[in-house]
Amino acid sequence: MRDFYTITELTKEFGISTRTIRFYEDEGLIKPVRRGRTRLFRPVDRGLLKLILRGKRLGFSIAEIREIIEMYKAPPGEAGQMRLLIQKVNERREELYQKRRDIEETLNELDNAEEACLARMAELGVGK
Amino acid sequence: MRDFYTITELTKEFGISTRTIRFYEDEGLIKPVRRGRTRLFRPVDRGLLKLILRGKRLGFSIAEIREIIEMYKAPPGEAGQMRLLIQKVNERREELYQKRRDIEETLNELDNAEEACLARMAELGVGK
DNA sequence: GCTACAATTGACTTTTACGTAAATAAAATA
DNA sequence: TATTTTATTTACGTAAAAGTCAATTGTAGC
Repeated sequence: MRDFYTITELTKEFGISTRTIRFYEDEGLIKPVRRGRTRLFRPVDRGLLKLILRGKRLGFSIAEIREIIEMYKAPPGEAGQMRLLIQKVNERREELYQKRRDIEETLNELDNAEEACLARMAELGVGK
Repeated sequence: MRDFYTITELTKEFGISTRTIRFYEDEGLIKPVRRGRTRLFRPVDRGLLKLILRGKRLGFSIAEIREIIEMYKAPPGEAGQMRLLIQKVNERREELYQKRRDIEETLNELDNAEEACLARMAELGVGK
């Protein structure tokens, strides 16, 4: 695995702009190291970027994504905090279950829409 | 099934504001009928509202949700349009598959986070 | 017909998530 | 060394999706 990635390498890999990446840094989601002023992204930063974009695709806000990231790097802590963390994990899980149900329902509706389409095309006497 | 719902009934059922519902009407996503100036929401409007909120939870924009709605009520049309529609359906499906994968991955990470938590709690010598 | 209250409309504000542009510096290349 | 190229910082701009507020307008009950 490579030691460092440049910002442009990451923009190309993930199809986002430098502005976006710097914005995520401003938001404290990633903390690339510096050589002079230039940012150097470690594998861990790249991993976080992946996580952020996954979160975005799922419709999570920056604030929510920040919370998720905090969750992952939380342990070592005290027992009460751990319990709280586990509670948060469970809340996220419920959200994701909900989203998964939403997806299944939407997929079903898409199936129906497509069927209606195909039926209509058959009516119109279209071969294939 | 009831004939009509009032706007406040729907805000309560779905936990959204009247402003939001009117906003969706302005955006042309729902078209409640009127008695005087007062909006009366039919079951179909309520169904659309459900669909809209599901779309929102999945991170779709209003524009995308509008497209999805258009898709559902598209047929009767001409064959070329039908093909285009089917193509769109397939694109949506791919998006949803991607989201589903994203969810599975995130769920896995949550499992890991929870395990780490539990392990840490065991270390701390916490019973149950 | 008056009062109280719910609903509507329109204008303005806010928040989020970046885009865009200008100025500057550092690095790579000719 | 001159010239691109690449990156950074700072600052302002913007589109989407509502929230908020004020001024009206209906309307249900008495």
